[in-house]
Amino acid sequence: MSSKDTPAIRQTKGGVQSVERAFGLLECIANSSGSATLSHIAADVSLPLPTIHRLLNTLVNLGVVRQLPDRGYALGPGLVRLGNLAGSQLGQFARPYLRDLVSELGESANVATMDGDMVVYVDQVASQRQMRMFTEVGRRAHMHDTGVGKAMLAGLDAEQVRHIVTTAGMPTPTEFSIGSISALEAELERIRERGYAIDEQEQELGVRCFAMAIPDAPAPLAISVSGPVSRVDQTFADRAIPLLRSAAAQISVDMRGGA
Amino acid sequence: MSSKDTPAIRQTKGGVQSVERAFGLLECIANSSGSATLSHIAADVSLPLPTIHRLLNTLVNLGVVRQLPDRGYALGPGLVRLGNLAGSQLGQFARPYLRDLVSELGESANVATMDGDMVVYVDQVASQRQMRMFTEVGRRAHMHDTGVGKAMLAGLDAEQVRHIVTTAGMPTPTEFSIGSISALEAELERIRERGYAIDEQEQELGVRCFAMAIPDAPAPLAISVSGPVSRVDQTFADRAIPLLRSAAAQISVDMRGGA
DNA sequence: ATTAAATATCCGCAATACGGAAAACCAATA
DNA sequence: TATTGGTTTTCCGTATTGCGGATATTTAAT
Repeated sequence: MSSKDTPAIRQTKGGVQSVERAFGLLECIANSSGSATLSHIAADVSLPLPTIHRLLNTLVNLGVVRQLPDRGYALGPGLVRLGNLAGSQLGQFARPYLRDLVSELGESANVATMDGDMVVYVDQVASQRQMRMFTEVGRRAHMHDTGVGKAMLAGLDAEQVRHIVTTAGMPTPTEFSIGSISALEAELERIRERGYAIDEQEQELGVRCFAMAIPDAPAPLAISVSGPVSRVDQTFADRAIPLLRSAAAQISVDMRGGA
Repeated sequence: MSSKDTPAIRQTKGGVQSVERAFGLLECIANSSGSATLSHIAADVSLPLPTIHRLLNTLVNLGVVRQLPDRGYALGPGLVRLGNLAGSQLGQFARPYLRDLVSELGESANVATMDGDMVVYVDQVASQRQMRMFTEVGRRAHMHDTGVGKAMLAGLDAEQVRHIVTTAGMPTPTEFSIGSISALEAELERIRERGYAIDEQEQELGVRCFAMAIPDAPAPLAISVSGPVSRVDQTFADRAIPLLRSAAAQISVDMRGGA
């Protein structure tokens, strides 16, 4: 919403400037809900107007940005196409196993990957229950307060973990959330021992989640089942963990063999 | 899949070359199912290898492309995020027409899209009546028991329909709900003939709904009006259908025609 | 071990995209 | 309708940026 949201445009060494800027603009439009006017974009991204205009024109021609009748700019249909393809490519291996998990356990199942220092939910199969988790695909979350996030962190070394949580920060949405690096490291050690992660109401009160990383995945990847604490209890875990484990193993095999 | 699919890279006048090329690469990766190796991309897109490599590096740094351990390139999680945001923003094209529908017909109007194998309501304009539908935006529903869902299914081929309903399941919330694939296929055929879908108390007793798909939409998209059976009857339909049809046509034009 | 084919890195050249300046454009005021 | 202030858009000379031939390096195959 405000100018502080968009952290300028990352200028990595060896990167093509125009492309980086173009995606910076996309991010900017994405953040400003709905449409963004040219000058509004110029305020967020510190670039001269003609430059922005030219880049946007290109993006419009490509169909990834749409120019509304009121001259505002909005994300376009081309992105929907690419995004869906990207999502299905990432989650295509997991999807059938998620379905099994849901029909077997009756709770929602998710796949997530790591993007930068955040968790991104890549696919989800929702349970049939009235009260269910609804994690939108594409949604980003912190690593330290989600089951999938912690499961993936457990596969990294201490150095990387430290780097990730310091850059992303460690907010504590509930009283159960992990708030310090040392506590997180201890938790990760426990996860490595038992082989799966538990999100014990750390992201949202009343929600418990069991998660497991996909071993030897090409990109960091983890699956999880989550639901209300009343249903997702110890006896649930006894049933769920073996299922999660075999699903993760199967997915791992599929990913390497299929390509 | 083959080299003929990607029609090189469009070089529009006044467009930023690198950006156009970058999206050409994305398209190329999207077409080659799963992963694409550098040289394979170079074959499709007629560009020198160093150029492609540099552009891909940039895209990897941006998180829209990820590089697999086998050095292949695949669409990345960043695209999932953008694509989803773009999808939700798409609904805003429909907004003004939804308003017209509501003021003209006096019943709530919705836009929905397809996410995975489920319907997602993207936007809604509620009627002023005391008793009205209240479909929350972002809510997910099954395809086979909603008007918008059936309208979108009618635009897919039998194979896809079968796949979707088997993965998502076919619960029957009311006695009117469609419970078998054969019944669904027959219903879809009727929808194709008459050009619109009816939800006859299939999701909730006492609720009837008329829905229509947006033709040639970039992503599956459908609009609907719904209300209690007492008000939403045959004479209502006689007024509603033409309005729905013209609204759908208008939205279709708007989405593509803005440039 | 040797070869072949891929991918990654250099680096000088010039084509490319940049952005200041100014013109069209639109939307409020008077 | 004329005037103004704030947009958006077009121009165009410049030098920064990205280009791609040539080369080094890594990986796979024999």
